[in-house]
Amino acid sequence: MTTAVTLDRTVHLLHEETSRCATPATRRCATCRVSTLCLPGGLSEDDLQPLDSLLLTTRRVAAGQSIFAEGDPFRFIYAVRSGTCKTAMLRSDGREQVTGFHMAGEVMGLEGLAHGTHRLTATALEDGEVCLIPYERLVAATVATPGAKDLVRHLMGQEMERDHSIMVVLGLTDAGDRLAAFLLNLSERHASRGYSPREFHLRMSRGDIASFLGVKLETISRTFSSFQKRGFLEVSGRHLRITDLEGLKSAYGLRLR
Amino acid sequence: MTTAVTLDRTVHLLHEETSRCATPATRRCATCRVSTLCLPGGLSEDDLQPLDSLLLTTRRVAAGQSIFAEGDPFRFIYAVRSGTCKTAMLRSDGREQVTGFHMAGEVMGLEGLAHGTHRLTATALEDGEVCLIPYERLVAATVATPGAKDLVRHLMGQEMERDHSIMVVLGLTDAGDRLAAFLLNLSERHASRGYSPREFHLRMSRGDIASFLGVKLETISRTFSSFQKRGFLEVSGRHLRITDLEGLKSAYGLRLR
DNA sequence: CGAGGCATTGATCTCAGTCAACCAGCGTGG
DNA sequence: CCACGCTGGTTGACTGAGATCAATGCCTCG
Repeated sequence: MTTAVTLDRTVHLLHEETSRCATPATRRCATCRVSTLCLPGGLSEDDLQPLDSLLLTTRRVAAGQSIFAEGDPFRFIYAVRSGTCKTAMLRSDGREQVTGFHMAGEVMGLEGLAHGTHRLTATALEDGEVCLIPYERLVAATVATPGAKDLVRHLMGQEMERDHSIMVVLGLTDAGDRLAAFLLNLSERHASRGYSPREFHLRMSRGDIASFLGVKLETISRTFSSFQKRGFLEVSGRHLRITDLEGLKSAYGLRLR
Repeated sequence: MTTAVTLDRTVHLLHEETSRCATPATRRCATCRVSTLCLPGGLSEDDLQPLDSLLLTTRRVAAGQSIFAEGDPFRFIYAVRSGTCKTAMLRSDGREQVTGFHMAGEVMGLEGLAHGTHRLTATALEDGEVCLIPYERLVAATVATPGAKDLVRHLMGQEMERDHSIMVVLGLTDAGDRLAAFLLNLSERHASRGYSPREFHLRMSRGDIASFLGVKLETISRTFSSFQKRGFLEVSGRHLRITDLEGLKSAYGLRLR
């Protein structure tokens, strides 16, 4: 049932992409609130100009809508402008494996690079806006401008670094450790966006977190309760308040087993 | 004790790198046995020529030797020419987290891209040879030649795709599923190199596998025994023979929970 | 108002982590 | 040359964590 709906939306979206002229929301990076997150540091106004020639378009996405899907041709990379997204892969057993959560200023879709088609499906977790960066045009721009070259390098480097730090989390054998590491990571990312590192909304379901961390849904729920009982945090549905950040850190980080 | 030795070797290696002229083993990709694995398909002889201008050097590495280490400046990417390597990251609790195993024709070191320093340590698991590709010179070559551009794209794309498929494995909650997926992946990689997909040597220790898969060493050992008891494979130390590839696949893949 | 999705919680059982013993292979040094 | 210790691997016994199955509550949406 849900998959049918998602599929439907995807088809709709693909159509929307081809007739993209209907939404002529061409934007300039210079005016973007989260450009400091997308772009490498130290870019001057001059460096930004060639990027504007890429004619970046933005697209509004509703919660649940897919942004690109497994198998779609790789044409764009997608920067989250506002909102939160998840990326997932269909496992051979038919269930979906969540591979990441993406906040404003983070980029998705680079995994399509090698095969020319996307290997992941990206879905919006809340209403938001994504920025479509035409990959070929971006690469073409690198020839002329060092700024664009830095951008490509920055984006790919970040992606690979992110992937490896995820592997470190998934290398932990304890569910509590994994959830703590996950929450601390979310906390940091909120902080670097100017939001409170101690209080925020979880945009993803327990099931999504469970899939991402390689444990079962119920375990996530129980571990939240356990953290709450131990006084590390207060959780009510998807609202989270970390009351003892240090405690949470030491519960995970300082474990010297 | 062992770390001291490793450290010693690293220092030695760094010194070797600076006075690299001592090993003037400049190589051409065209003569490389595994070039079809490193390089994107459809490259002509003409495409290879500019790559040769990169003056690729090779370095012999002994088992246990480190190739690059966390914190080293990012200057090269490293293609495995022969042998097998592992990459690992130091976790905050002091233990090492293995992030990957790399066979001939696979590339390591791209994670250093964003920060300009390597975030992982690469270690040879057996005697072998790695190919040093000077990154800046490679990028410079992309301006002139489309072949080099394809190469960069190919290498990065592969890396990101690999990372995501690892995440899918780590998303499995069952230790048996994870090990089966891991072995099947090794099997495929052997097959694509012309070796038997059913019989090969594991180059890494049980501890390395455990770290990589996010389970404990003893669990790996037990799961091997269990697989053997169930007739999927025969294992003796690091020698592995898969006697029932289909059984192993279905034990992992066709699980329709 | 009812249905369905999401989350929590309980009971139970299995699996994997823990601690420890043991073995095989190997290099070292007496 | 053999004894020794070290490393890496296997196995056993036990325990605790997490998966499984199931019931219930909450909230939203139609």
